[in-house]
Amino acid sequence: MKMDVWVKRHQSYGAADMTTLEPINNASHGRRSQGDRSRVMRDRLVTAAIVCIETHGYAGASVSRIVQQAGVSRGAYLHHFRAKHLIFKAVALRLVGDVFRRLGDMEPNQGSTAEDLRVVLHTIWDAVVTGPEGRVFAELMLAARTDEVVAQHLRRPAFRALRLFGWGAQRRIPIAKTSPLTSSDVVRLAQWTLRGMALDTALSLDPKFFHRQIDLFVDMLAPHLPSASSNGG
Amino acid sequence: MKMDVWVKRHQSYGAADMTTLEPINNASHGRRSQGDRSRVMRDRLVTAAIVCIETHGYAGASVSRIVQQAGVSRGAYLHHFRAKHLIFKAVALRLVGDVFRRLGDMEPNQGSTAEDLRVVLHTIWDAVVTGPEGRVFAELMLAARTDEVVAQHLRRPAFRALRLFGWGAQRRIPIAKTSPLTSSDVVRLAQWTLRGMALDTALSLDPKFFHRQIDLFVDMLAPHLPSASSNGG
DNA sequence: TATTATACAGTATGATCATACTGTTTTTAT
DNA sequence: ATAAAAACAGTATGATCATACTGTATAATA
Repeated sequence: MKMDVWVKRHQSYGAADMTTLEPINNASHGRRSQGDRSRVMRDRLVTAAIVCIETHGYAGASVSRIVQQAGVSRGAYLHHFRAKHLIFKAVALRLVGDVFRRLGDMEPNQGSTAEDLRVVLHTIWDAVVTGPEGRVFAELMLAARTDEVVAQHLRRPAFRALRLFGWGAQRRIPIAKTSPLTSSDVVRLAQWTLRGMALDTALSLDPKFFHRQIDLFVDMLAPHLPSASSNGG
Repeated sequence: MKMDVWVKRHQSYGAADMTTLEPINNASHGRRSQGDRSRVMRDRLVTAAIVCIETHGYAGASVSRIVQQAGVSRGAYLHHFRAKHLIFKAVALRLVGDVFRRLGDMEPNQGSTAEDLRVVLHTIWDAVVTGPEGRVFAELMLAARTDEVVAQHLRRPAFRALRLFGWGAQRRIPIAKTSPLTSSDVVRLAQWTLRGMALDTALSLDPKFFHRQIDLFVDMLAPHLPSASSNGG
């Protein structure tokens, strides 16, 4: 009797409550360990939170919306995240991991020229900055300015990101010896420029406009790159 | 009898309810026109909204907080702003006006060199980007990404800002003739870089760090400036 | 001066928020 | 197989939200 009720509930996840995620299907997995159950549910909730932050903003990512997006109950949420800020911490960690995984995938050509850098920046713009990771990351960074708890959770991942970007840059982006800039400086400035640009995407300008601006940034940088500079090394 | 009650209420604004703004004092003004009353009250509410956005974020700037910050009642608020988004529109217009007034005040030296540009950027960073205007503007821009109404209200002021910045730049920031960049390009990129940097201020890095980064940006730009470039005009 | 419109005060309402709480199902341990 | 623990479902609660609403004070108008 009661079992029938539960089955009906579970089926409803795939129909009414769920929007994007796959419905929970225990039968296909068979017997799952508690560790698996936990991990899957946590991932599910974090993914839903990211979707909610992206579509409704940091403050608009309410528990109600998150659990509805995830297709689970409030109880499941509260079991894994006793307080609201804890799920944002998990979101921050996931974001950093995703970004690095994605950047690691796109290994640029060695011996980069201005053209290679241009391609990399356009790709990062499309795939990271204006994508879900970048949008959600910007939401969290801005929230951190008025919410000290969020700031504390973001500090470590952000520093780690800056460091790793710097290391990656030294291998991939050679700079002319005569330039006062280092590879790390260049990626840091490029990162900030792209992030600043991203704020203006809300104005719904022509996407081509932003790509032209990226080209201009590379033009600005060109004298500091080895092959394009007349006085470079 | 009733008059006494009102006097007590008005006095209380200066003591309990008010935090930053001056208390309302009808006696000193004598008889005020309705236009004046309206304008003063609107300014008062907009200023309070800006303070609330700066300290609590866009979503945290609730009507309760705004009217408490302004030291007025909810009725006054609702009389002037029938819906929440209308006060944000007023805030956006005020911000743009304030920024241009402030930028107009600091007229840089003519015949700008890299050093002059450096000074200008440091000043803009301190006075605008990391100041209340910049912080609140960033909040609104990010809110616009998930709130179409805010985006509509922000579009005109933002475009106007971009245009005016471009015009001001052409007069003030000469670019080497050999450079593919224009003065407008440079200020646009500089603006984005500073705004991107501003997001990282939530990490509470050393303020000197950001100023060093501004110097690096100017270094990056140096080959495109007339006096600092060996091949400049 | 009397009337009317506007400005403002203060409370009420329904929705939504984060979270607490109880009960059921599923896994683990014995 | 059975007891204990963990995962999860669903509802309840008190706070806060935007806004509606009624009443009073002040300015404009006659």
